[in-house]
Amino acid sequence: MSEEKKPLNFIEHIINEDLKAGYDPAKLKFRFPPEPNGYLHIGHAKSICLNFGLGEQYNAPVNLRFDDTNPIKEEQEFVDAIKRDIKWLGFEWAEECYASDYFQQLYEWAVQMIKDGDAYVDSQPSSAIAEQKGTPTRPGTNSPYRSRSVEENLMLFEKMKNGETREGEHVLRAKIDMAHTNMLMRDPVMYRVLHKSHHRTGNKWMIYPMYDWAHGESDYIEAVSHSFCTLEFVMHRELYEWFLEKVYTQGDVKPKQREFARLNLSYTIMSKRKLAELVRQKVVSSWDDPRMPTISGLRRRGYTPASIRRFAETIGVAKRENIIDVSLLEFCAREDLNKTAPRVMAVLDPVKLVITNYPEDQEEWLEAENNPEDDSAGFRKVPFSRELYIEREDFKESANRKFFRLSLGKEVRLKNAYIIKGEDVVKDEAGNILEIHCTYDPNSRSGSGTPESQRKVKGTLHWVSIKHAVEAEVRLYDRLFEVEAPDGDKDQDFMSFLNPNSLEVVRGYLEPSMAEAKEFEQYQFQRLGYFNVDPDSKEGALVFNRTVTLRDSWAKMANS
RNA sequence: UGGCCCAUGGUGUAACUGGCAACACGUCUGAUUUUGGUUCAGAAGAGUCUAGGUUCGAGCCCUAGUGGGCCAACCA
Repeated sequence: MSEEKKPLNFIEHIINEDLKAGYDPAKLKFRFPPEPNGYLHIGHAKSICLNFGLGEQYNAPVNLRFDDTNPIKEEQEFVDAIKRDIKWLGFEWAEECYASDYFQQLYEWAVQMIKDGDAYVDSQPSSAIAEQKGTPTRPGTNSPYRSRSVEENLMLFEKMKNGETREGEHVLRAKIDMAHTNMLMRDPVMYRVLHKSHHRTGNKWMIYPMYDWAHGESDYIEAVSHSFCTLEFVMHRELYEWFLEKVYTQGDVKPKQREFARLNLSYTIMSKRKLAELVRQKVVSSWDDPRMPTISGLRRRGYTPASIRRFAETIGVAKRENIIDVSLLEFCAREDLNKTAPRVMAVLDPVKLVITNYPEDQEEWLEAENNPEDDSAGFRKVPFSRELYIEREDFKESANRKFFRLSLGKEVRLKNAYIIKGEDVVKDEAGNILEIHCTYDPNSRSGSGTPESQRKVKGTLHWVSIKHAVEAEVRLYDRLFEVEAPDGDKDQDFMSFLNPNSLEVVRGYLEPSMAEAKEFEQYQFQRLGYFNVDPDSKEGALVFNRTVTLRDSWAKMANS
């Protein structure tokens, strides 16, 4: 087994260096810590793949921890959705944890900090606290309550905890340094009073810990060895470590926070707030609208877990701001679907084709290969008859030699069927093509082995027998925004960059085998792209989503 | 008048303790093909933000500058 030495990212370098320095590999432990306040998106998928991938790589446990310290925004519904998405991606967590499970421990530590003179109750309104905070270039000033006695602090904190004070009346602050160059170190708030019911602790707690106080301590409680988060938390690291020192016991695992760049994808947005706005304003149908970059949206769009994991692997992990081109995501989808999706014929913009020399009442069931990339996929039968649909853009009355498709007087192969020759067109008064008439070569049937069937013709078209066709709604998606970085513009609102044509709904005609298609099944509509069955489908009323088109070098030529 | 992080082809990521800048996507050729798909073969495209320094040798180390990002929520 020759180990191809895969290049390591900086996170793996950090872990390997720790290991080399004698860190016990059995103590390695990671975690994925979402706040259950919304749906996961492809950016979270990067983090999930990173953490759980590390777990697999180092044979270490990975906890799923819900960072549920703010009852105002969090709901059980999101907890469930997050768990479903992680499972769907194919990962298993070691333990399901909640920051809210640590409220008691956190509280006890806070009391200890008050006793040690490391925390105090501030009784000013948030506006006053904000003013005293200073600015990045000006030091802050001490709160008048900063030197309260331990007894008074303890008494007030107890009242806060018991719900005997109003929201906003007091907060507990760490006593650090109001002149610190890192603004987060200027006596950060540890607890606020919230008379709100929490989705897990109900009304038990009236005080809720802030992120900085809860996160590092939660990592510590769980004995997480390496705590990876995104770049905007770099400044928090100093505070993370300061809090940790206050509760740390020699010999315990001391979690190490390190930060990586979050994922940005071109032509979409990643901010939960902005995605929520798309849903609220009904720009999209829901959080799992196939145009959304949410994991549930991608799933509904037809992306596979394998393709998303592959994507995460390909983009890598670094500390540099980045915008990944969606074409890479699309590549990953095609790469996976090409190997697995059964091929099928469907016509989405039909024009009637009549084979004038084919007997009126005749029909044949021709053999079609399910997947040329997969020998085990087998064959199926497809009905052929005198009247077919072909794609409107597959015909031109007269064409140049670059056009490999059907035109008058030229020959083309009907996939899995016969070679035909364009003979005539029937138009209405406005000049619109109503029917195309052609003749077929009866000896040219695919796979018949006759010399006629071996003839090389330039083009091959997909088609559907009109009499046998299954109708379905087909949703064709395009990028949600018209610009690469919709939320990268300081002056213009991201909503102004919306692509008005991100969804086109058409009536499609499919080969009859598709009548049996099931929810979430994926197919390649030959020459068109990959499609999957949308859960909106009803008995006899199928709905398909286009996941991604096939690569199309003809379209590129034609458009240039 | 601050602090912290970052800077490599169009995009993203590599280059183990300094040793001829690599891989993927994208782009462009050509071959194969009953999907203008797939597959295969190949090409173009950066000399690593700038200026100094250390060194036999710097994308890697040091200094300064420039550019970008983050930091003043009782959000995470």
